[in-house]
Amino acid sequence: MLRTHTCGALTIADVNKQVTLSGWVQKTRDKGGLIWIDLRDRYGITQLLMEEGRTAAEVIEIARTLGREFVISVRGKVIERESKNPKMATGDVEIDVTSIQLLNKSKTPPFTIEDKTDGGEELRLKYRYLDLRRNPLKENLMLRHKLSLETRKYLDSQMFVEIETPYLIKSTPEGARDFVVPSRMNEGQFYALPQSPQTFKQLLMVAGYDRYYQVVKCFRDEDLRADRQPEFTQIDCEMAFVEQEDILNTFEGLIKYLFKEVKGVDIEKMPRMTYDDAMKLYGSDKPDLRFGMQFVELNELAKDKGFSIFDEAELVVGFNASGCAGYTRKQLDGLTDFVRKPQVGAKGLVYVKYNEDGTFKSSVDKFYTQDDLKAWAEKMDAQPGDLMLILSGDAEKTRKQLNVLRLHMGDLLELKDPYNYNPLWVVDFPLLEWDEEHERYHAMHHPFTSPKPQDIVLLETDPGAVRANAYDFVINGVEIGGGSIRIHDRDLQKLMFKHLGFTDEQAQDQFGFLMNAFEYGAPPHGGIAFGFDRLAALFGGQDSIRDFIAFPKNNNGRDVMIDSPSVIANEQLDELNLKVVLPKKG
RNA sequence: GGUUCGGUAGUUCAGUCUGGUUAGAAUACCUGCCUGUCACGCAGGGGGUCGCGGGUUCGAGUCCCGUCCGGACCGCCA
Repeated sequence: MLRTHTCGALTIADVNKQVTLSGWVQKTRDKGGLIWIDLRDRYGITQLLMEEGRTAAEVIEIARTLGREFVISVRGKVIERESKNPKMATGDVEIDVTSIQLLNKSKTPPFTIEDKTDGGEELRLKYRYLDLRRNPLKENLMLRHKLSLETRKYLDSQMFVEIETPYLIKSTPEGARDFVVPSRMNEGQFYALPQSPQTFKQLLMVAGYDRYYQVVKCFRDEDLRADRQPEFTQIDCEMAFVEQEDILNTFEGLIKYLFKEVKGVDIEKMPRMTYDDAMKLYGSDKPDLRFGMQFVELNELAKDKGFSIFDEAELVVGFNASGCAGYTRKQLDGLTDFVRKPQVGAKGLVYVKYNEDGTFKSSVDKFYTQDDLKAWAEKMDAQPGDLMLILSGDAEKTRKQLNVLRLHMGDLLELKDPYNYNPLWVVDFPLLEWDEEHERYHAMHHPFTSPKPQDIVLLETDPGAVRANAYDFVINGVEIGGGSIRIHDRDLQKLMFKHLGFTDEQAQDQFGFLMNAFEYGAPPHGGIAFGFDRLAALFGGQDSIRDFIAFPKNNNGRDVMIDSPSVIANEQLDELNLKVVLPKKG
């Protein structure tokens, strides 16, 4: 037998038991006459003891040859420690070793297998199997496991059925770039990997499985980010015979359940905010509600006072950074440089300090009197000691820029406690979004999203103003989930495709299967999908999803451990009727 | 496609701005000593294509050009 107990199991109650433990050598401490070995497995660490004169000489001889990460099995008696370690779960006991069996040697790992490793990101990805031995990664994966288990429990209790949908499907031009897979049996043709099981889950609603879910891999061939991987996991859900309110309530239930079961946190508020309000108050469709600094528009107060930059701007908007009036020139210049970075794109930043003595000091003192600035302060609810930060220009761009500044201030003022959860629903998204590049509208969510019935008349006259029955679930500035009530009427779906610039033929060719299905008694339905990796990262208090995925890809979409993607043999290409032609360099 | 930061010992970094003796620190590794360690301690030791190529210079880790690789971000992500 290779083990009777795990390395995390033994306590003072086990003293005098004969046990066998197996695991990895975390560390040896050879004190001369006394040797300790920390033996590690998934469950914890147990200290092994060998003493010269008492322990058999051949056991000590083996012990002295062991290096980090050697795999051993030991037999011995559980004894109470002379010096206990209250920091360890097993710190009251140790194993008086009577025999050691070397199961496997190990090269010295390229980085330390400890909570705070000395290894860098790239190295840890290359030796991911070593990185996964570390506690932080192990805890992340255990958290992920717990989340998926509890998700399934909750959805099962609500009569949801998990049904698998295919991974080899059909490419469509809408949305993200598809990963494609050549078909050997169908010369010159390709499958696509799903960006989401969207149409399949809708077809399951038509089929009568009125509550479906799936914890499912999805694929998008787009550039990566800390929170974006080319393959990622969604909790994908769909319900029939529901209205938006039913869906929001059902999944508020899921989120609250997960926070309670997994984190022990009670989520009380889950406010709803319209997309318009989110954009006006936070400049973002995923506002971080952990802190205030809501936007205040100053057009009436700031215009027509001779400051041409504001006069010519479509929008003058700012927020109040409470308690920041003491910012130095250098700090304010830093903020100005920040908003002028190309990634933010503002031309400049106006600040108004509301000094403790009640006076104002601003970068636009030439144009505005103290009374003017006092009126701003009143509108922005600023108090002495506060700092007002103001941007101007094109309304949409300025709001986005101010959003970036607001989030930056949130960082600077340390207002982003990762364990303070502030969820909300953002509702009433626009149905369509103008695409500058292609000079046409495209679906903001996806082409199957239903418009609000009262807005359908606007489709012809003002498509951008049409609101959708679409919603996002946001926590702490992260979009965790999104969904919509779908179109279930063939004619309306056809109309949508028309407005998205599809010819009847294209619509039929790409989505005919769905519209045909709608002719056979499609029930009203809608759904939602949660980004499971992001949810796990959020629960783990981190911004990056990489360490919540066992084997993630790097910035360039490469798996540096298995070294993929890679070229394939000519025989393989021939079978697939493919020929690779690379563009010439330079 | 773009912006930006980085690449120096097994590893994480300092040194580069302001070119100049034998390129340092910590940690890891190796050897010896150590009977209550648990970030063990003490003594000693080995370890470098300063990413790569070119240029400037009497002299380049350091300055310039190019290139490759990695991180963050913008575009992109229905």
